[in-house]
Amino acid sequence: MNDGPRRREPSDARTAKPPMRDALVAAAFQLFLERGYEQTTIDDIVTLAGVGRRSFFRYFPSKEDVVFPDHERCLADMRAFLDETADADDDPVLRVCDAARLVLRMYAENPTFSVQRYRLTKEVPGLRSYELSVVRRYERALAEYLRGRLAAGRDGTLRAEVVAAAVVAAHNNGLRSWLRSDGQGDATAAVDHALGYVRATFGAPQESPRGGPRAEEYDDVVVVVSRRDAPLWRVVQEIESTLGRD
Amino acid sequence: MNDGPRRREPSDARTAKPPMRDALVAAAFQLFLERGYEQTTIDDIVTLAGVGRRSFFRYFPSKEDVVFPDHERCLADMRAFLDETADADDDPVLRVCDAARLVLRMYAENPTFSVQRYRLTKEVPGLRSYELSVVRRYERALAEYLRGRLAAGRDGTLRAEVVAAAVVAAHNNGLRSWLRSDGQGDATAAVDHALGYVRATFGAPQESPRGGPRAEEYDDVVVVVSRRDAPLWRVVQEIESTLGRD
DNA sequence: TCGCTAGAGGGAACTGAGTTCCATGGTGCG
DNA sequence: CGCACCATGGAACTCAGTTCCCTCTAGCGA
Repeated sequence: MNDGPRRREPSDARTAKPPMRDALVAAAFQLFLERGYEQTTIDDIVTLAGVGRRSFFRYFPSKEDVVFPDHERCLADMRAFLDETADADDDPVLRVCDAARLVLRMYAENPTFSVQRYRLTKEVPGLRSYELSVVRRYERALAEYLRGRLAAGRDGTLRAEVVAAAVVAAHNNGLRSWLRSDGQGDATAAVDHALGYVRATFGAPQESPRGGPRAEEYDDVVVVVSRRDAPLWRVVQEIESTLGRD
Repeated sequence: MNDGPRRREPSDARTAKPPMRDALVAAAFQLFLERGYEQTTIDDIVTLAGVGRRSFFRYFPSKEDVVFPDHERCLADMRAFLDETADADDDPVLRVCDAARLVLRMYAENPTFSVQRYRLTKEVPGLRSYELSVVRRYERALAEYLRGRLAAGRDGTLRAEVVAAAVVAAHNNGLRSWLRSDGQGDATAAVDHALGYVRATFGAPQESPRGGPRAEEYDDVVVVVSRRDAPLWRVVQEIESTLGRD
């Protein structure tokens, strides 16, 4: 948590730029790619980077961390994004979907790096496990935001956690399909589509009425025709198309 | 440590019963509880259990594994449960909800053990991370089953992963609320309620028509009255109550 | 009874991640 | 010039996990 108040530049404090850190990441990935993650020791990395072993652990708390060098910053960005709109009046589900897109953007900024890392984590169990804990922190950030917005209703916490899990699952589904294509396709399209499914399932309307909707007020009438035994999701699809929602 | 792991009939060939394994689990938890997980070394455990250090790793591939001694079996049970009904004709969402209940049952079989483990994992980051990878394996088992049942429709894989994530999130929500109550309340009730929410959101009808529903057949008509700008989940609630579904 | 084998358990020794402690060397400041 | 302050370097340590090899015992055939 404590990043240390060693920043002197009045510019962006979070974008502190230690060249040593980047050198370590570069050296680590070079070795990981040419001989594998588990076959590479910390000593190998620091030797190639030309720095002391102690310095590695000064910048990365563990060997796994060097594989995900920018997630800490991205998580902070996500929290900031959610905080700055915590009192907004729009759909919280849409909000967390947009927050998830921040992660996608980070991946899309460095396609080749992201694809290399994807292949690495796919092969190494230890990295898969570490990635899970990273993803979990994003999910918790989303769930906490949603809890604050949904706590009023019944099952607020439950709904917050389920929606957060669904958003993360959908985002990762789109992200992985893009990573599998070696970063060739359109990352945004895949994730937008996946998040659209979640938003259609859980989301609130685009235009948000003050005070939220009340069951006893009927400004409009929607008629849905359906088989009584149709799956609920199919009914929801019909409603969506009737309402003209995405 | 009267709180030994589950009893199984010796007739079950798969569940052969190594007494040494149980002794290691008992010794480990005794030390974990009295001095903490990280303050306990493997040597401490094997010394207390009166066995050789090498034997620990014969039964548990890592120190974390001794904290979750029965998940491997439970995961196998879940896969078997899903496999044996892979060709069933009922709602796949209901099916994975029932599969998730297998995990709850395992926790409920040893309440004190489960609560102790919950407190332990809550405190130790390494155990939290390990638990994530365990949970992930359940989620993948559910998602693969769903993929096989939903792959026909559009976005089959996406829907499978989102539903699996939602089921896991809901299950864990109910499970945790029970664990926080020191295993005093009704575990089944909390999880049933949480899974009910998921089933209401994603589930298909109870009675399954041969060949599945077709959009062009209208055996029945349902009229839903709602604000046009009501949240979709609220509309779904109305539909459910109209249809008399749980 | 002997000898052989196989498999469970025991244990020394090794690798490597992560930590602790301290030395060093440069930089700003009085 | 000397002092304080850091960032870095590096030795030495702990402990998880692995490798290699040993012992002991059960079983079995001759």
